[in-house]
Amino acid sequence: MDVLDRVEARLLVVDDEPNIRELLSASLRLSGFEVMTAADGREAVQFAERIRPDLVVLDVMLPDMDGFAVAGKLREMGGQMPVVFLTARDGTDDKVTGLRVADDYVTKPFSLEEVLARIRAVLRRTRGDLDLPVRLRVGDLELDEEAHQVWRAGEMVRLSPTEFKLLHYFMINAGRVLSKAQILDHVWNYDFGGDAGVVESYVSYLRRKVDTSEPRLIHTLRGVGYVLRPPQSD
Amino acid sequence: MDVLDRVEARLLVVDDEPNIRELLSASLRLSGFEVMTAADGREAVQFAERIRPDLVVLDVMLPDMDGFAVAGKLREMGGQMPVVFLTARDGTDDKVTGLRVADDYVTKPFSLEEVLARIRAVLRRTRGDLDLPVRLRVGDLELDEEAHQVWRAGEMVRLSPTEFKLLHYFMINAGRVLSKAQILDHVWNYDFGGDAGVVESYVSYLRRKVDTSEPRLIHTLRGVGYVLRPPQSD
DNA sequence: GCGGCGGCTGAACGTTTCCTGAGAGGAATC
DNA sequence: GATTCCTCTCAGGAAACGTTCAGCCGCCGC
Repeated sequence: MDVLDRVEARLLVVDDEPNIRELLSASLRLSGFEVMTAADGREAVQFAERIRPDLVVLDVMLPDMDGFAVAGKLREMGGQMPVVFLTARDGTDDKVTGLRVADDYVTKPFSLEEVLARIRAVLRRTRGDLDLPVRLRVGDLELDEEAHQVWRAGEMVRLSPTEFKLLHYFMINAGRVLSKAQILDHVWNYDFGGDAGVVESYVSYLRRKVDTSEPRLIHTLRGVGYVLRPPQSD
Repeated sequence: MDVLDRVEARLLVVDDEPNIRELLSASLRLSGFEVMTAADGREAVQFAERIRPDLVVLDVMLPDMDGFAVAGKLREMGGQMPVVFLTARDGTDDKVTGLRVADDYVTKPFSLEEVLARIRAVLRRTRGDLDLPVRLRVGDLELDEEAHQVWRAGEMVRLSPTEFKLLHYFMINAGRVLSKAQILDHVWNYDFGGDAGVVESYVSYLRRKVDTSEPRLIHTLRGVGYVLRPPQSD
């Protein structure tokens, strides 16, 4: 059902690296968005003019013009068209520093969940239904996206960033089996080279922090993956 | 009925290994798809341009270009053309990292049912009827694909991965007689060397777990195979 | 009834898969 | 610059799983 909210949005992804462009467009499409892509600023402006996307995912470093110039042109076209910027992690670029405060951005290398979260947040905001506190619940587990906080049975739990992202991914997909590869692809950065062993470690950490009491919520399905399952009639 | 939906889809299978290409195209054809094949990226793009398939099954490692490049070209052609990737199990390949995006890939060596399941899922999604919970029912037997769960007479049953795949294959083909060879070909990976004895073992396990009560659903047809038959006029 | 074939299932084996503790390296914080 | 936190790797042990095999049973033809 929270899947349905996102089905209708139309996105424009702008990046000159084909790999990133494909990575993003493929997975955004799988998440239910309608996606178009552009490889440089000129193309981006052209496309935006024609298709009027609901949101633009925009790399800051483009071959012909920088992200701000593109964003400016988009703004001139009227009809608010929010932008989520993609920037390099090393913040040494002067032009970029200003952006960090003002707008929405995700640093490269990103994880898919980061990008998805940002996009959803911006869409929610611009569509006006901003007051819904984004609070996920599964059993007596609660997670507040904005506050970055987690409770189990009313008691607050401290999680590291990765633990939080992992739990968030689990909760968004509650009841669905997630393979370790799938988790790796969504929660970890796209340039992560290691194997699925990390996932095991982090699931172990998570269990220790949020799943110590009965009924257990995180279940292992050998040879398949993990599920976060609400306590149920079995 | 969900069989009929698929009859019309047109697929393009791209792999440089002739064995895999033939294996896939033959069995996809038997499952009701219209199938064309290509051996490398160039050919794939050419064909795709002409025949406009509904979906492309694409090996990541091709002699001339990698999966991303091909997917990119396909996208440029417009008209969304979803891709299911085939990748080697050991994900240590640098070029490929990040490509195994979000659910739309199958690792080699695969079983035919895995590939079919993925194809059906992607087609279902791109055709828009995405939220139908994929729940199969035969008599009082229920199977939930996403949750990887099975119930008999409302009671949950724990199955191992192979048991689950086997039952799934039975349920998809409910009422149809399946030979042991056929089961072996669909449920086990294509590189499995053993004989049909395993199937007997696993049918035995299955019966013990999900078919202990009357009326029995799994029937043996001596010298022919097995059927999963809904209770009724026998 | 008898022998043979096909199928069923329990036991046993080796393998895979998973969990967790320990620790090295890095990043952030003060 | 030192401390703390975080991330990731690795390796041991335990459990689940897949596969084979052999003995048994029942169906079938003779």
